Amino acid sequence: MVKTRFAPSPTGRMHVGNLRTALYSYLIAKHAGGSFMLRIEDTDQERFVDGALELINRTLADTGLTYDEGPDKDGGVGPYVQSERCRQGIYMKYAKQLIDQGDAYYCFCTKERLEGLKRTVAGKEISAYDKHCLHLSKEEIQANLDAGKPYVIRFNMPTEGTTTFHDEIYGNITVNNEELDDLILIKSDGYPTYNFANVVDDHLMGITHVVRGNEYLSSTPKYNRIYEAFGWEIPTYVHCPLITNEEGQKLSKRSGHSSFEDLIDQGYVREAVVNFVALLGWSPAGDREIYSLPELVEVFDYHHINKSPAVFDMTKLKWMNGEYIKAMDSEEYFKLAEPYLKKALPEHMDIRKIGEMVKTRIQIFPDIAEQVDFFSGVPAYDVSMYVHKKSKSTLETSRKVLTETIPLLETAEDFGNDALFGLLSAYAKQNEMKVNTVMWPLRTAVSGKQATPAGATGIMEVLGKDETIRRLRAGLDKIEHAV
RNA sequence: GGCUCCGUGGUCAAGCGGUCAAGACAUCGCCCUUUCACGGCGGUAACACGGGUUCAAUUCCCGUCGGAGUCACCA
Repeated sequence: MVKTRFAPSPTGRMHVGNLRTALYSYLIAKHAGGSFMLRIEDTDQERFVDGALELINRTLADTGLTYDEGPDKDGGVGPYVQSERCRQGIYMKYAKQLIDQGDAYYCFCTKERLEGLKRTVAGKEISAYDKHCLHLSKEEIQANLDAGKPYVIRFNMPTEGTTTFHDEIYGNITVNNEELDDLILIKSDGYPTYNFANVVDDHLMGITHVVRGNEYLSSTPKYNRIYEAFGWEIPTYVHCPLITNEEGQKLSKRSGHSSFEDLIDQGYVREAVVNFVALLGWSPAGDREIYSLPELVEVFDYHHINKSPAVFDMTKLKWMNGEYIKAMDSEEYFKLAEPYLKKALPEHMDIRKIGEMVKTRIQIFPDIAEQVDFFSGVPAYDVSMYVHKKSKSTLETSRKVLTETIPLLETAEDFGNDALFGLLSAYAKQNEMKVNTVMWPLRTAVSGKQATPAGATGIMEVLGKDETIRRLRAGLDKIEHAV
């Protein structure tokens, strides 16, 4: 039985790297018919952000990544929040066991002493602990403890030999043990570090596949030493390739388009984001790219996860988002587009009809504003727009068309799109003009734009007779002033 | 800097010893069209470099170069 987990720390919005890790974790479990668990890693009280828990829940719900076990869904291995587990003394108990076995030790080193161990290389601060406290005698340790000196508990890493671990994506990775630092298991505030809590919890909670970002690759050998010290079975590791920004650097909270919520705020569709993120670092067998979550569950095979980092390409996300919008049924589409339409249009207009017009022309919802702005008022434009080669429009033909069609339209009974089109194409025929030549100046006068979400008559229908005539007259005026 | 990982078009990404090196986004052109878009068709564009191994390397090995990650009482 495959069991995976998503283990975020409640520090704010979920950035897309995390989202993808959660997604892969979910897909691996579900594809195998296994279970997916949520665990909250809040062992750093300083970084805790209010409301972050709710945010995690909402994001998971919005993306459809429903967990089988979690803080509010007991599966028998709880609690699922590390601070609660800490209060139960779980981590301290296991840390003490390691001390008893001789695999871990108390460290009383002061901040100042540790500072002294740091050095700067290539502009980066690095430090390695020197096992100073490993050599304290029993008496010294007891005296320090009795004196109430603050302490941390460190793991005693071997200094010779090598450690090899296996990753499903990257294969076998071997490091020299001298590279392994004596990492801290329990901090001086009594909380465990990620390094320790992770190992203990993954084991206690029966996690079979550890899915995480590849930034953990270099610390994985250390975790294996901890597993081994306990005699616990090492889980299957699946390290996902990094998602980077356009500069090729790891995506961080500060990248702008970084979090799922940011993307939703920017007008992206949830399903499109999930779909897009799934394809960043993994690809299905065929050429298809549009997959719903259930379809992803069906086809996902983690053995096809890529090794190399992937650039988060907003342009392609936009395209995919547009595909999702186009594929939406009218109701769903309107529900999502409505706020944007309302904001951009005068109240009396048929936002439903206008919404349908722009549906195939937008990639993200905020595009709507720019598409429909002319409905509320003709923007300033140059007369030269009445000259158009492809439609054989010149200032002269445009003038003629407007002059002659205005009276025609004024008497039109039916101002619907089809009727208008019939009327105007008949006019074109009579005058031996291309339909294009007639429509071009009309559309221009009525919209003032080179590109509109509908043809001349479609816009006229929405505008209504009065407004249409008003705009056509203004257009004609403009031409007459110019000639 | 040490260690680790990665290296196919601008981007995502197939490929897993023999291919004219897929496909998608972007870009360019054509068609369709009451403009634009949608849609359709087509074009430009890639195996980082150097050594091996092999009858044959994008594919396997080594090196070089380049990029990234990591080296916290953060996760």
